[in-house]
Amino acid sequence: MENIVQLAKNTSDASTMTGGQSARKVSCTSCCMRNLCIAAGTEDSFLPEIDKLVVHWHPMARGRHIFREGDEFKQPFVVRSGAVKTYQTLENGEEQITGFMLPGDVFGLEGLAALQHANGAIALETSSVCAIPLQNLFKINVEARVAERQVLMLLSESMLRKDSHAMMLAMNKAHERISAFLLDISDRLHRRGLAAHDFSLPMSRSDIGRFLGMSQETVSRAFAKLIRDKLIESNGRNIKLVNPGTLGKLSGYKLDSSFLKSA
Amino acid sequence: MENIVQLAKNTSDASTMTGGQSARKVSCTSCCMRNLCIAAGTEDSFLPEIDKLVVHWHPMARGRHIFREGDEFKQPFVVRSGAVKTYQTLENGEEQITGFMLPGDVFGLEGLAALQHANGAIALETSSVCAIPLQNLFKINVEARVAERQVLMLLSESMLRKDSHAMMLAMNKAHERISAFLLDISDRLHRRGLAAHDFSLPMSRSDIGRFLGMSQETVSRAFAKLIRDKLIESNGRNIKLVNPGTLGKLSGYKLDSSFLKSA
DNA sequence: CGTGGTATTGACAAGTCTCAAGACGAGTGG
DNA sequence: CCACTCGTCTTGAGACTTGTCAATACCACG
Repeated sequence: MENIVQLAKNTSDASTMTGGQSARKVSCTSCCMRNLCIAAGTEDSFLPEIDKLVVHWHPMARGRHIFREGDEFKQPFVVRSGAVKTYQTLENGEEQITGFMLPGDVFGLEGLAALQHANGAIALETSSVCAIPLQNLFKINVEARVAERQVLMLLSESMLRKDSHAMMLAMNKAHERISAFLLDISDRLHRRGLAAHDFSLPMSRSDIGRFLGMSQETVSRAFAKLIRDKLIESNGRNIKLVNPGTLGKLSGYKLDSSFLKSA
Repeated sequence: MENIVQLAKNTSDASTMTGGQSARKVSCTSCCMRNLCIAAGTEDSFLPEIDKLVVHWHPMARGRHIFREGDEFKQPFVVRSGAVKTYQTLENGEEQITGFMLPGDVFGLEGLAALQHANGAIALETSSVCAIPLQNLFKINVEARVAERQVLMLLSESMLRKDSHAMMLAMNKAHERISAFLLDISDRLHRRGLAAHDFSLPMSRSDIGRFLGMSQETVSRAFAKLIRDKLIESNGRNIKLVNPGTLGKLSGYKLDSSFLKSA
């Protein structure tokens, strides 16, 4: 139980956060992510209350850290716009990417148990994130408990995502992993109402490689193969899924999306 | 919000569960896992209350399902004794193992978001598990909120474990993955006060292969190599870590254990 | 028009998968 | 007690895939 007590103490000053970003008020009411974020499920009339719980940060430039490995855990975050990668540094200095966060995705909650971030998080492009000081959720009554449960929901979804990641990693052929990866991105964009078959990847080939456990050259060759087989079209980071069906059969895996239809 | 409402409804009859197991009362007070489970952090005097929240199942035989993929989510579980594997079936019928659960580990929470289990769970050996009906945690006051937060903690730990799994999967050499795998098992046993350098694996080589994304033959060869290099001794599933230090350097990855010292 | 980061492509070495054959061990029934 | 069986584990050999090193192409930016 000390963990929780400590948590409340540590997060008592949400305005002085990692990196010293200052907070800026942007209304949840007008946020296009309001149905996917912590506010999901609450009535619109209550959104202003949620607004008080969430701290909207200034947009951050590509490459900026939101938090680093080992940083004290203060709160989780949600991506409002842009994209974020989370990673862990291996003892040999290599960077293993543990996740890519798109708008609506929550990250950083893995630090809750130890009150310390196991991952670092970096903006892949100019991004806006919202901080969710948990002590606010835990302190306030009634409706806040709704939000508290929403945290559970988000954690649960995160776990699905991580399972999905493991499934990709376990595939033995590079073009299968890439297929699954692209379909996963596509699903997530689709669920957020964005173009699902024609999009731009926010991360480098090297990032993808470190995410999928292979070299960037192999990533490149896998893309080349998918293009050759007319399953996708690609111009650098611009991707067009020409034949998602075959792509799905190729990856052979049912990604977690099937379990999140209603989300 | 509907999710939560529905959740409470669905879990209202904890005694009629998947597979029709009947519940049996075993006191949390005397459970050796009481400091690692849902009850962690609560004062001993309160354990009887926790007891009311948790449903202890009859021991289940090796191979029995605790729940299946697609099953309605009713509650998460904790392993009290034995071992459990979670898996997802791929579209080609193969079984990708997503986790091995040792005593004290929580599983099944990934089903919370969609109210449906994305994984199936099978006992690897004769095992006892406890069910944690969430509506109990969510309904009761005061101390139950402590337990509710403990669920968050456990989820957070689960996420660390999944990250750790991804790290293993991303390693490119078989003997590195196996090293990391053995160290992970070792750490988890250690944290539960069990022998950490001399233990018996509850799962088959084939299970390990499906967990680490490689064929069972390669698993076998990797074990052979570790034995040849005198890093471990092994007689089938009995494992002895002879040189954990070098094993750690070999895997090259800091596993999540470093973030859970206090757990 | 450079420049630095990123992406592609080639060639060879190294590691894994697959198919296949045995070895081992626990349990069964004669 | 032994032979048998089934599942598991090990080991071998060849085909295939990927990692690595290296060269080159591309692109956005100043």
